[in-house]
Amino acid sequence: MKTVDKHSKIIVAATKVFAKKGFFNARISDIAKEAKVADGTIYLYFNNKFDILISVLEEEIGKIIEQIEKAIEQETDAEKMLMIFIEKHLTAMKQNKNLAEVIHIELRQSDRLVKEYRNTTFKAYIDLISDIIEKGQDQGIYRKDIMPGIAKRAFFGALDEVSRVWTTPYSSQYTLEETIEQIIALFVVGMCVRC
Amino acid sequence: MKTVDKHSKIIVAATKVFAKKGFFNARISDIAKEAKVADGTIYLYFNNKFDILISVLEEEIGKIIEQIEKAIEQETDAEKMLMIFIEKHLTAMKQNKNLAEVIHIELRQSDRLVKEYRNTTFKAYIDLISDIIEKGQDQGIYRKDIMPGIAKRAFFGALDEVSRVWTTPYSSQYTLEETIEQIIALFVVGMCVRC
Amino acid sequence: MKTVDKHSKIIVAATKVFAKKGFFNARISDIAKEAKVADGTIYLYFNNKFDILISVLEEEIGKIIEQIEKAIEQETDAEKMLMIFIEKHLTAMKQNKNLAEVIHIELRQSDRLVKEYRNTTFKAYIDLISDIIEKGQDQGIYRKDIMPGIAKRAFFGALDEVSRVWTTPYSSQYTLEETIEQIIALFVVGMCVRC
Amino acid sequence: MKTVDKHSKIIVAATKVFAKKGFFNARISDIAKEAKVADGTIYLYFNNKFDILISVLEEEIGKIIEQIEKAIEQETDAEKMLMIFIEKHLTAMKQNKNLAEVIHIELRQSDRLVKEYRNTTFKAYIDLISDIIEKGQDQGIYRKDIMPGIAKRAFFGALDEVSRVWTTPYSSQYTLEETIEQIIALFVVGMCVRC
DNA sequence: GATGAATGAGCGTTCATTCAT
DNA sequence: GATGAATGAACGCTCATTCAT
Repeated sequence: MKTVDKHSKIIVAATKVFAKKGFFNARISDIAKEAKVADGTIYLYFNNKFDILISVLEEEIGKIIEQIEKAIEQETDAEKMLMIFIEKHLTAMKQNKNLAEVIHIELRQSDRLVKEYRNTTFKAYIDLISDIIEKGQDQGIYRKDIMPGIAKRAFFGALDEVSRVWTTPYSSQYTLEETIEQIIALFVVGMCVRC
Repeated sequence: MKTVDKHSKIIVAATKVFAKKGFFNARISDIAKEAKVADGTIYLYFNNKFDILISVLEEEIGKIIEQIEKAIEQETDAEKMLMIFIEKHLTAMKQNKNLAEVIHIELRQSDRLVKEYRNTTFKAYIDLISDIIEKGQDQGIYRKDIMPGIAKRAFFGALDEVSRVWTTPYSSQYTLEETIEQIIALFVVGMCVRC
Repeated sequence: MKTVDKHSKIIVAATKVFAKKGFFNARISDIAKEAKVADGTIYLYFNNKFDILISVLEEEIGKIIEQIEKAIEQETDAEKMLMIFIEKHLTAMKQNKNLAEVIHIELRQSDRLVKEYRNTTFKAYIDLISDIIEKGQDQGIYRKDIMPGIAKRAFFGALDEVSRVWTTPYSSQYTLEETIEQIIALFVVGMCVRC
Repeated sequence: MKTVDKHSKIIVAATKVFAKKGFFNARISDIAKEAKVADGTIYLYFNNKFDILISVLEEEIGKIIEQIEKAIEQETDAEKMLMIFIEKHLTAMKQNKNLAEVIHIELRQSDRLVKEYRNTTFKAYIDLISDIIEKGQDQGIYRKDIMPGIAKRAFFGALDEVSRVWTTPYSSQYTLEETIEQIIALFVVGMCVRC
């Protein structure tokens, strides 16, 4: 339990520091101080600074992905699955603001390794969306002319940007419920009155 | 004209280098080499490295914003205004991939200055969307329960993420037209069959 | 016997590691791993890293010196004493290649402590040579114009460099016997045909 | 002339610092301070710390080698060639004590790169000795049973160790002339009275 | 005595910025 | 204005040493 403790203490500290300063402006000594360990201790648990970032993305986002996947699995109705996805994702982002910030900032890095990450673990997450949409189309719930490959991106981009408001101080703040409703309204029903 | 020339040469070079390597991994000497000027010359036109980034965002994005604003001004129908926005934004992103990449990556920086930028120049751009939606609601085209403050973010996030596909090698590629259509389908009409 | 065991296990391991990597590139953990003890255990037997090196030099070389001294003591003829020295030294170097390597490399360190060592224990060893030469001169065997103070150094330098060939891979290899003969030929008889 | 100046200023400074502290104990900032340049300036002229060492060996020893080769070329008598070698080598070592120290210490490093150096540039230098001996054997001056491959090493080892006395404080000091004479006496004539 | 996780001082190297030419 | 050699502060990472168990 001791080593597990330290590993996750560093992860949490790094998440906080990355969120505040961004990866490049974060110093190893900042993370060490935040985690209340020595600088060198960090290197007992991580290979290098970049490895910490990847670990934050892998482990912390991994938890959320896993949780959402589990919740969706127990549902068969595509409509409800999508609602669950929206709700779980936004709730997670609102609850763990540091992690949300790291996702906002670091998932965009042009770094090869981050890009690779986007192409593996994270891709699976976004593909959940297209899976749901396809299922909805099969169930006759969603329009057939919607292309799941584009829609999944639009969907994720919207969720991500919408949740940024919670990590930005001084922004006009909307409640979690309002935001969830609005996303549903927009994507599921559409804005058009007569359509 | 000579100095104007060098200023914009540096901006273009910086856009290219930032797009390729990201702000923090970009070296002043990389930009200087790309612009075919000496390292020191850059400091005749910009205060520091960060100033270059801000200038790229200000000037290059500024051009696009201006252009889109102009196109929208000449229209009164909110429906068409939104279509113009979608089309112009995606077209610009597809045409200037370097700039698109810089927006994807750098607009997320947690840096104070970038955040400030997001809160000023760029905010005006995104507010164009909420203005259009409000106008559409006044015109009875868009549903009244849509909250423009949230919708504008969802909208921009979707557009931004959707256009990322063009800067990512090996991604399944969609045409500009398909993408425009899909965004309209999603947001304006909604996915729901029966609603 | 247990502690003695561990002490010498560490000495042997350190000799091996120093030989392979050199003192500065050798890590305490390398030595610990080679000796199959914990890093901390080493500090129960040695004060610090440098102390290990000095101990290797003192103890391991000490054994050889002692052995050679003993062999020479039993002889009175200077000619034979010198032959014994040559033979014993080269044999020891050929047999314990790790130690030979450590002598080659570390005895040259500019470190104060190593220099001190060269000026004490090791000096006694080299002085054996000048003692023999002086005795030979008294016995009328060696020329009186040979200065033992310089000759002892030339002699040791030659032996040391000649034995390096055995620790260098891919070098043209000479047998122990050839090498002994050649050293005798060179120093004792000289190269000159007519002299 | 400016850049040449700085390059060689650093080489000279590094030679001094390496001689005093040894490669591993030498700090880049020590060299920079000694050369009166900024730390970073060193990296405009050398790739890394090790490159400085190799450059010292290459360039400084290179000068001596070149000089000795030139002096020997103009001679045909093997006897005289060997005397020239002895005299030039020892003179150079006595004159440039810092360099002599660096050779003593660093040429023994177990480092791959140093070993490589010993196997290329430096090997050519030592091979000069065996070339001379072979020529002497052809000229009927030197005994045929001397193996040049071993003798060259014994010879160099002797010269190197003998010259160390000049870089070691408190050692009994011999003059250059004495030392040269003794080396000749030992190797050329041999020690034996009756042989 | 033995362990090995933890420490933190220390250093090689980078690179934004300056300034003499 | 333009250059690019020079600067030196800053930081990631290593590893000898310690000490609680």
